[in-house]
Amino acid sequence: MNREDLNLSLSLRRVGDFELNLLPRNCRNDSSSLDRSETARSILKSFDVNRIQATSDRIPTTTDAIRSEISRIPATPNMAGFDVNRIPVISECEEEAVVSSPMSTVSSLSMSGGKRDEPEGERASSRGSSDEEDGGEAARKKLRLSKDQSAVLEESFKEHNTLNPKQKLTLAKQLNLRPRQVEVWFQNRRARTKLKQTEVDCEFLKRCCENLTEENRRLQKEVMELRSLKQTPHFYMHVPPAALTMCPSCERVAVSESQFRPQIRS
DNA sequence: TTGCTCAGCGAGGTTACATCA
DNA sequence: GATGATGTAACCTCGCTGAGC
Repeated sequence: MNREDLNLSLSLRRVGDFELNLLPRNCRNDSSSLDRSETARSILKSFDVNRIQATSDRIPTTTDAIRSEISRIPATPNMAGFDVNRIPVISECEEEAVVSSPMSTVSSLSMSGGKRDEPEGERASSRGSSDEEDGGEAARKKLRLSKDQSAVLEESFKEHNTLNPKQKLTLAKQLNLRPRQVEVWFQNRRARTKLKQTEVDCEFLKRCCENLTEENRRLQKEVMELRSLKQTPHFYMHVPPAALTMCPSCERVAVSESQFRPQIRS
């Protein structure tokens, strides 16, 4: 891959003070209206995050983790048996009006390692009473989706990363979740994907920058070598005649680099 | 055709909670 | 058991878009 592949232009101004311009050429003078990070992403969107190994320990390889989980999950033809939310399936017109929190019935089944072996009823009742003690205020409760639910959502996300209302409802019914929960999961999943892609892009640009810096250093060194050679007397005596050309405008003798490079570098 | 309002949606950021080391 | 780090469900805000008028 080279700079042309990326449609990037590079400005190298002078030794020790080079300017790296990674904007596409067609928007070089429009930095005010263009989010540079967005531009970089658009340049690099062809790099599939799923094809690249995770570059940061901070970013979890969620997909891989879930895939491994899927492989461990026994086949469950009927996914409606999830008990994490144990909400009765709500009709489309009613679902948004429901006030009760799904967290009032947190399942112990989905908790990892069997640590959460507290009877489900107790957990539910204790949470319920605590809510009531809060004066019935709908404190934000959070639940963990079961592995099965996550796996199904993940599979669905692979097919289409956005949902139309019908797909949302279907998925919600299948997983025994509220449509809102499915919607939120997809929103968060898109955000995670984007974050991961940004990390990959950032890493790639960093490597590009390093490579170009190195190239710049090498070219500057070459320029210095050429200048020093030019200043030495009888310079052209070392140059094969075939490598010498006369500039028609200034009538100076120039060295064809392609033919003379081996001698200069050695 | 133009302008306005409104609903729906996605993105980005934040908060709150669960889990783990 | 306390604590900090991490992951993520849920929420909030903003901007965009299309429909209806």
